[in-house]
Amino acid sequence: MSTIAKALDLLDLFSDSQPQMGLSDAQRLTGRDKATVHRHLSALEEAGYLEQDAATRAYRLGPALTRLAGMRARTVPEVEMVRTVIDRLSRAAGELVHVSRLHGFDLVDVYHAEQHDHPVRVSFDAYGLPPLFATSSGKAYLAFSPGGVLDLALADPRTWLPGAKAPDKDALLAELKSIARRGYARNRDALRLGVSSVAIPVFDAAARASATCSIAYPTSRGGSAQETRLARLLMAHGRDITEAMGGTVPPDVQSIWTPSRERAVS
Amino acid sequence: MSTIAKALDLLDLFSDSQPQMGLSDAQRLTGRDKATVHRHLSALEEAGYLEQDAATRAYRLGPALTRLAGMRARTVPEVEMVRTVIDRLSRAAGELVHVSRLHGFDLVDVYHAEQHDHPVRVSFDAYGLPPLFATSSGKAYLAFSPGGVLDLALADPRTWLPGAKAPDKDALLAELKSIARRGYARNRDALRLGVSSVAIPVFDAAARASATCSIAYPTSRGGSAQETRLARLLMAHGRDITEAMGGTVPPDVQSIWTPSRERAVS
DNA sequence: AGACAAGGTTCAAATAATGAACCGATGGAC
DNA sequence: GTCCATCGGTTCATTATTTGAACCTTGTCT
Repeated sequence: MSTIAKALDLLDLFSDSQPQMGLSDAQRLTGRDKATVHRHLSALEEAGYLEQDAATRAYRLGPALTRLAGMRARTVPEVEMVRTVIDRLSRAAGELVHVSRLHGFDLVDVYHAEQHDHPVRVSFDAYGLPPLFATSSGKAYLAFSPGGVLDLALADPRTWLPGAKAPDKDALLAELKSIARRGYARNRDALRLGVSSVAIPVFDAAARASATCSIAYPTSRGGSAQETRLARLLMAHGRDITEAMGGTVPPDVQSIWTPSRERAVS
Repeated sequence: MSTIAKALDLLDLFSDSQPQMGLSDAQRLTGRDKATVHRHLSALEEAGYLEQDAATRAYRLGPALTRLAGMRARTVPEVEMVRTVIDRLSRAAGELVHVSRLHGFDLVDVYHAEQHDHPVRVSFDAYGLPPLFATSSGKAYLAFSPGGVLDLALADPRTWLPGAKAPDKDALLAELKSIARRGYARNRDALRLGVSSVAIPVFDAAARASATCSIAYPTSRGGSAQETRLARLLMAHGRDITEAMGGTVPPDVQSIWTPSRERAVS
């Protein structure tokens, strides 16, 4: 394992539940030598990826991340395209909105936007990315992909939650089918207790599902009315999101997302 | 120079004007060996700090930055974020530095630091804060805000000093224009006798002025040479302050603050 | 005072980073 | 079509950087 990877791993130790830690904490979490961890932390701090509280000597994520993330949002075409529409959606929903792209069967974050209005908000954790079958995003993706993709996904053990038993294919097929009919996928308290979500697929230029967009909200704040509201909002933005990423929504999906009104132009 | 530092240096090569680059570009910019640069780029990509365009093989900033910056914004209090940079600025200036956020037309203290460091958090001033038009901060804010904001501010009597007559709009417009051109606002003995100040705006993520940073100094200690020195110092830190608060400096303002040198390498 | 854990440092030993040379692919120029 | 330049990427012996056990120093709890 390269020194670089080891150092960058340290940044992944930080999470919403543990936003700062001392040298000893980091040492325990990694199992590496204290001196090593210390030099890595120092190097990261030197470069601004961490900063150290002057009083407690604890480390926390540093300002360089803000700077670079801003640059990425401004300059990476894909992000720049999606950003506007996601920010708008997030504002309308008042919840955390997340766009992820599929790399193999991993969901990697493209952009996310959050509203700080609500006292209770959903925070997503940085600890690895959740397995495909544990997320509404994953199901939304599968529901709008050709059948073969599901088989491939089932064959890969990393797509289910560790410890869980292999998903039942028939039950899954039924669920995916209903998602495809409904136009969106949902999860209630599936991945983390208290967190629900709705998700839709994002299509590429060849009209294949290649990414997803989801809204996460605290279950406490959401009855089925809330789910319906957010899902409607999400589907109403579906076309904009796909097109912002340079893709095309297949006509049949589009007709689910905007049922009655013919091709409303914003 | 540590391997980690070398790798992280690569991320700093990316800029708004050059948001993506190939291996050779990075190799030239760093002067390091191609193999070395390649391994570093790969390591960064592996960890999500860079991503590679599938078609052009060019590298650009990756999604991990978005993820971590979001976490930082959620977990690190605003005050903590500005603290480091303000403390540094205060030390360099040797004077009182003040960061205030705008709530409506009230300036609310976020953090301030004095030279002989006893950093004190002030969340709210019981006496109310000085009116907008009486402070260099207020003028800095208005000078970098859209025209409509000035009209709103003029319509609100609480923005001028009690007892004073309503400000003359034309004179004010001229002053704001010259502030926008100069890059900073100034006050000499305006609010309290013997106290002068210089101020710049702080921008939010949408590049709108949303807060201010000012340096106050005794008029007795300051000729125009002192004003120039402090203003330069202030503008040189402008970008850091804005980014520490999670914002972005508009390019035109940035070019006033750091006129000639682009991409200075320390 | 004593014991313990915290952050941080040292220096010989060992491992991981390095770079010159090499490979295959792409894309003009002629 | 051939030649040449440039690109991204890889190899492997050499080298230099990272590593970690032991050691400081400071602060806190008993």
